[in-house]
Formats: sequence, structure tokens, C-alpha cells
Amino acid sequence: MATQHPHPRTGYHHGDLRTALLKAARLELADKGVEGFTLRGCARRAMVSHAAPAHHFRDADALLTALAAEGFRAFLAAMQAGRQAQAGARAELTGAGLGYVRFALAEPALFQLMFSSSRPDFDDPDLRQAASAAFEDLVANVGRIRGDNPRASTAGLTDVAAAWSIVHGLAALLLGQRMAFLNNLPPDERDDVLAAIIARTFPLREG
Amino acid sequence: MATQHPHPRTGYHHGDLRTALLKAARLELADKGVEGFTLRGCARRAMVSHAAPAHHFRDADALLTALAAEGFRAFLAAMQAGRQAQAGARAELTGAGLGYVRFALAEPALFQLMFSSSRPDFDDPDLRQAASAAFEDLVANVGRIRGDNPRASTAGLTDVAAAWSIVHGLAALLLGQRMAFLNNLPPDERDDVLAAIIARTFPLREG
DNA sequence: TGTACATCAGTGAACGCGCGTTCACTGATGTAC
DNA sequence: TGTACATCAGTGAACGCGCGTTCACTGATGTAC
Repeated sequence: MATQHPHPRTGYHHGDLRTALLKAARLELADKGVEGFTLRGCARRAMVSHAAPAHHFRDADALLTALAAEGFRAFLAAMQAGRQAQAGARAELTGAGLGYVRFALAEPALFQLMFSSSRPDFDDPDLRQAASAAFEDLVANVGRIRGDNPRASTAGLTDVAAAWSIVHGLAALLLGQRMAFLNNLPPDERDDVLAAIIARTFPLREG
Repeated sequence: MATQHPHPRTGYHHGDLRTALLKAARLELADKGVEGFTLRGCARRAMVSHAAPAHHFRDADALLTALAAEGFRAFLAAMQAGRQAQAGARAELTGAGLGYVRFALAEPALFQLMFSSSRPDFDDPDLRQAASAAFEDLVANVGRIRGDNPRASTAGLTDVAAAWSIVHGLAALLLGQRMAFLNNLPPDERDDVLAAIIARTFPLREG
């Protein structure tokens, strides 16, 4: 009847297994980590036989690639939310940085997949595009402070690299549990300290 | 004859399989990465049956723990070498930071094991001690700039966290190949840019 | 110096496990007429 | 509106793989006497 069969769920055919697999994969990843991620585990979570995913994803890496792309879109949204909670170019950069770190803490395995795994295929156009969009947002934030296009000069690129490195370093060290005193801070106090650290790159009261 | 049997190598007994396994594990890790690391692979490299390692290491994680401890000692040495190539507290910190990043680039899988893996057991006294020693060196570097004990104040700890985060972020992003323009720089030019980025945390010409 | 013996550090066969992959199949869906 | 048929998206059994682990074993070493 319905010519666009949105979610039939008739029992045999799933309806939208591709989407269901992506959701399942996100849970599987959060639960097992990048190292423990398996295609069969995703199929189990999606309540489907282990051979079914092959109709939608070539292999586990293809599924992880799609998942990483989703991750970068959520990641960009988190940075934008953090930025929009602030006013002024410098405070906005700090806010975006806090969004960056909060995303990493909220989805550690996804973050690891996006930044430290060799499994996603960064030649995939969708993933490449999603990752670039996040990078572009950061460049734009820095550009707003500098008042120019940071890509145009080594100094600008250095600024971008510094801003990115400091938030990425914080995120990675927090996830690795290797910086005890920061990990042990209560969340709100921790955010203050994080903001102070991030702000060092572009101090608030300086030309 | 020899009462201290240094390296008999009689053919059957190995002589010092524990040391040989650590060497083999380092190669296995560099070759296969943290995700592909297996005990059987280490045994193969050490030219020994796959059941032999059990006499020296409870399981793969115990071997990785010992390997991570070795890694932290080499890591500390790399930072000290980088520092000693410079003069003055600020330049020394930058030099140590360069050592940090160079170590990560030279031994990416080992670095990942040390900072981003949950497999090593950080309750192990040897590993704990080796990791702390590296952290202490960083604190001392920052203390030399500040002229106090950074542990004594939030500002001091913030300085430590900032210095650590920026070098760690650079290392992680370089390893992840996610910051194209830095990855594509020729090595010597890259070091200049890295130094400039690191120096932002403690600018060279400022109180 | 020689012999007996305990201990240690390896061997190699066997096991069960979960994985990815393949395959013939089948139920459900959509379309042509 | 009904029927025939092609296509699609699943199933479930089977396979081979390398893994960690266990086990009885055996060769080499060190020690007691």
C-alpha cells in the first residue's frame, strides 16, 4: 500500500536495518570499545542474524567509517553548542573547546574511533566531509579572533594547531586517566580549570 | 660451571626468555599495533613455543604492562635529552616537549599503549613508578619556570596541565594523521612550528 | 669427583571460543500485465 | 483486481582461522651428599 514503506517491521524484513545497525554499532562501540567491536555483536544488538549486515555494509570497517562520520557531525554540534553559550570571539573559542572536551568525555570510544583509530576510511567522502566540517569550524573560530584567514599564514596555522592541540591533549589525557588531579576534580570545578587552560592559548585580555 | 649462567643458550633452555620476550613484544607492538598484539605472535618472534611465555608473564596484559613501564622510562629519557639540548627554563621546557612529540612519532604504538590503552595495569608498582617519574620531570620543568612547587596551587597545576596538554595534543593529532598541514611539513620545519606552538604556553619573552 | 634427585623452563598436542565469510535458501515486497 | 514473477533482505548452517589456555611431558640445570 504505502509506496514509501517507512518502517514496516513485518517481522521478516526489518525495514531500516541500516539505521538500526548504526544505532546498534554506537552502543556496541560504547560498550566494548574500538578494540572489542565486532560485526556479530552489532547484529546481535540489532536482533538480526550475523550475516544480515553484509547487505548494508561491506565489512566492520565500513560500518565504523559510517559511525565515525556520524560522530564528527555530533562532535561539531557539541562544539557549536559550547560556543553559542558564550559571547565574544575569545570566550566563544573557549566555549567550543569545552564542547570538544565534553564530547570526548561523553563518548570516549567514539572519540577514540574518530581520532586514534586506523579502522575508519578517511578516503570515504562522507567521513572526509564530516571531519573537514569540524576542522573548518575551528579555523573559523580562530579567524574571528585573528581577524583574518588563518590559512593564509604560518602564524595563523600555528594558532589553529595550538588551539586544537590544547583541547585535544586535554581530552586525550582525561580519557586515558593519566592526569590524576584533573580526573579527580568535581565536574563543575573541572570545567573552570579546563576553561583556564584553554584560554591560555588566546588570553582573554590581550591584543 | 658459571654459577650465574648469564646467557647459556644451550638450545633447549633459552637463558633469558623474559628479556627476549620484552624485546619481541616491542617489535610485535610496533608491527601490529595495540589492537593486533598477540601473545602467540610474541612467542613466534622469540622463537619459542606459544606456551612458553606463561612461565614469565601471567597473560598478554602482564607483558604489555611491563612493556609500558619500559616505554615510560624511554619516554622520560627522550624528554630529558630534548631538555638538555637547550638552555634556560623556558627553552628547556620547549625542548622537553619536542622530545615528547618525537618519542610519540618514533614509537607510535608504544605511545598509544602508554597513554590510550586500558590493557596495561597501572596498579603495577613498576609501571606506576615509571609513569610517575615522567610526570615528576614535567612538574619540575614547570617549577623551574615558576620558581615554586606547581603542586602547591591551582595556578601551578593549571600550568602543568596546560604544558602537558599541548604537547600531548600535538603528539596525538600527529599520530592520528588528522591535522594534515602539520603532518605534511618536512621534519625540520615541523620541529620549528612545534616549538612555536609549545612555546605559547610559556612565552619566551614574558615575566 | 660422581651420582641421585628436585626443580625449572621449555615442548607440542589438544581444546573450546568467537570471529569473519560463504552459501543455498526463503519469506516479503514491488511491479508488469 | 488478480496473478506471475523478479528482486531484495533476511536466515541459519557450515567453514577455516588464530587466539588463549591447559596438560602431560621432557630436557637441562643446580644441589645434596
